[in-house]
Amino acid sequence: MSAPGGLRDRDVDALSAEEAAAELAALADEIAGHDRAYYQDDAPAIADADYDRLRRRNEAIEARFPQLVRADSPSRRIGAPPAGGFAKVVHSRPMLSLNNGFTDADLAEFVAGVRRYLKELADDPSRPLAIMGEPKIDGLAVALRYEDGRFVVGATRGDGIEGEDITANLRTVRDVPDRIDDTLSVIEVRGEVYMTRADFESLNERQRDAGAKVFANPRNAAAGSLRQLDPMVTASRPLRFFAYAWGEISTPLADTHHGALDRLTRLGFAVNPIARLCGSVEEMVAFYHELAAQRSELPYDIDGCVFKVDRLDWQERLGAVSRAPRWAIAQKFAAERAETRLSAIRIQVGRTGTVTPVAELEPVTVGGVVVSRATLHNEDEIARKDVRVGDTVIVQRAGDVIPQIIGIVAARRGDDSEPYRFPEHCPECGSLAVREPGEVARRCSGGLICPAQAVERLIHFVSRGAYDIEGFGDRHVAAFYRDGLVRSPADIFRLHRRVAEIRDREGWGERSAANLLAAIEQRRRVPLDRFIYALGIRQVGEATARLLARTYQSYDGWREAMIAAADPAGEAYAELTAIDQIGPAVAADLIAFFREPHNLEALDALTEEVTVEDYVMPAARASSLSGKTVVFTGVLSTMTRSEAKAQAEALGAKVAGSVSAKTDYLIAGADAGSKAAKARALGVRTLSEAEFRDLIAG
DNA sequence: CAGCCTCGAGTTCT
DNA sequence: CTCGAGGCTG
Repeated sequence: MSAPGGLRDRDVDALSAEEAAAELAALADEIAGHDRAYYQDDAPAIADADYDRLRRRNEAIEARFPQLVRADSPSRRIGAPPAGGFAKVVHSRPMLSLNNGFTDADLAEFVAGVRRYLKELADDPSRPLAIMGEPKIDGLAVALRYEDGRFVVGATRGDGIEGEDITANLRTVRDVPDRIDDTLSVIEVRGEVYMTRADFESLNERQRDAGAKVFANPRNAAAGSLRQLDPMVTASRPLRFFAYAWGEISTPLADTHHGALDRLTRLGFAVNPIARLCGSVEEMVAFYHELAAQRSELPYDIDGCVFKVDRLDWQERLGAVSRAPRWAIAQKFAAERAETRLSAIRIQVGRTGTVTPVAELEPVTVGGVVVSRATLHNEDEIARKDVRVGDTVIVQRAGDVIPQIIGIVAARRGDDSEPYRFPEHCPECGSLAVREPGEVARRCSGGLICPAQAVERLIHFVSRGAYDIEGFGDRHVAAFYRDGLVRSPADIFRLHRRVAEIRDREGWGERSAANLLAAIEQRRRVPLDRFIYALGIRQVGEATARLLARTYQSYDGWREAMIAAADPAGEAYAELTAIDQIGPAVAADLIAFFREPHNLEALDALTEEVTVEDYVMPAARASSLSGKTVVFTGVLSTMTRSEAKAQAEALGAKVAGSVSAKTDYLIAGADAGSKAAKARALGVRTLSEAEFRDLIAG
């Protein structure tokens, strides 16, 4: 990609229009090539400074010949390609996570819960409930989509909703068949990519010999290998795959989970042979302990076992609570522990002012990862465990991820040790850190004057669920705040007027500045729910923001309503607290936010710069129940109350507790009492259990 | 009023 | 991932 000779160095003022046009064409081509190398291949072909020079040359010529600016000019191109280099894939059905259990009692509770939920089991304790137990492989969950027998897309789990497209890499995994011999038009097979311990050892040996980085554990090695941008590298890594679940599917695989696994085996997938059907809690406990004992002899790492209700129709009825199915549990092995010295306690200030103590630890390896910090949660937690600076503490990684301090080694405490005194002032702004009665957290009362809170609020504003400005991470936000470039959300959208200041910053250049500004431009329009969430109002997270957006539809409508709600006797307040999930406490925080003049100013400044899109209802599955309010009463015979409620909600109904004029249907089981009478009085339509079942089936 | 469940806010390391 | 708080249900 060399420059057309001679032209490149000529003074811009000396160029003829023809020469300028030719050079602009060449520059567009060349810069696009470098962008490709940089973003898609992750292998920049030239130095940043040289790249910047090309872009500046392009701009200089365009400035002199504005009529020659090309449609494909680099100066016009906005929007950076996906950061890591992988495209995103939306899972056809969400990839759920699992609830965890640790003790035998947790297993018993899981089984009891399933029995309570399924009416026929609740009624008949002697009725068998088959549960499938399988080892929980310590690897990476992926989804493989096959269409007409051909492997078409493979993705990581990601956040469960959206993952990364790693199809090319997955094709190199030997246990992932390229074709399956079956009539299924669509099947998405889910399972775990892992590496055996032996393969991991020899890979590390090779890496060491090659002077490349060695991996901490097989899991990390598998993860690192799958995230390679070059599939050839992945191909050289000894990855394996076990299938254990499925997503979208055109025809059911079987009636039971174990039947489905057999079917997957026949389709050509590797299915873990160590699986067992258990008929009682005792058998489950036995299986779990056998696996634990066998653990070190298995060729691969496992971190527990997974138990699943075997009957698929029951699985479906059990459904999921938030992000975990009710029909499965991950029974984890006890986490590895380590001892280390607590060298200091650092106090952090959160976006809402919460001051959180964090333990600084002498680095120690726990479960293959070096840990140097752990949260101490709050004042009470420190007191309860009597943690002191200088203590030897026991650390484990909760769920094998977040380090936590289990306790102290009392015997190793020095005589001069003193109980920890929790600071009563914000370490950042010096304001009093107050603890409301009944609350555990201490909060910095500095509010708007506390710089730590301001930075955290900005970090929240640009974070993923909020404005989601790519390439504007915590460090940059803090630095921009410190240097006065960004003090409020509105400032972010005024940054384009300060390109020069950004470009000249340490570590920044033409390209990074342009990328940031492009990422910001992309977010000049956001939907109302994201906007509300981004403001960081206390107790208003993603779910509550969506609720508010759905209720008030437009930014202006919401703003007006929140100001009007300040009158607790008024209609606006009643409307706000009538929203399901919004009570007096959440309402109070919303009102307080809008009562603060500074917040209103900041809001107005921000909406000068950005457009807030009205909330658009997601297309709900059309059903006779969508948008209806239903009430249950009496005892249902074929399902439990919670199951019926979940089903109704899945079809878009709102389930209320008592009958009112707003109720559309009362579903009456046996022995219906006062609610049925009230429904008759109000003329609310009453459905029998059978009628309700027809409704949900149709 | 107690006991669930959901949500929010805080956190670690690669 | 975990804990605490708020809100709803019975």
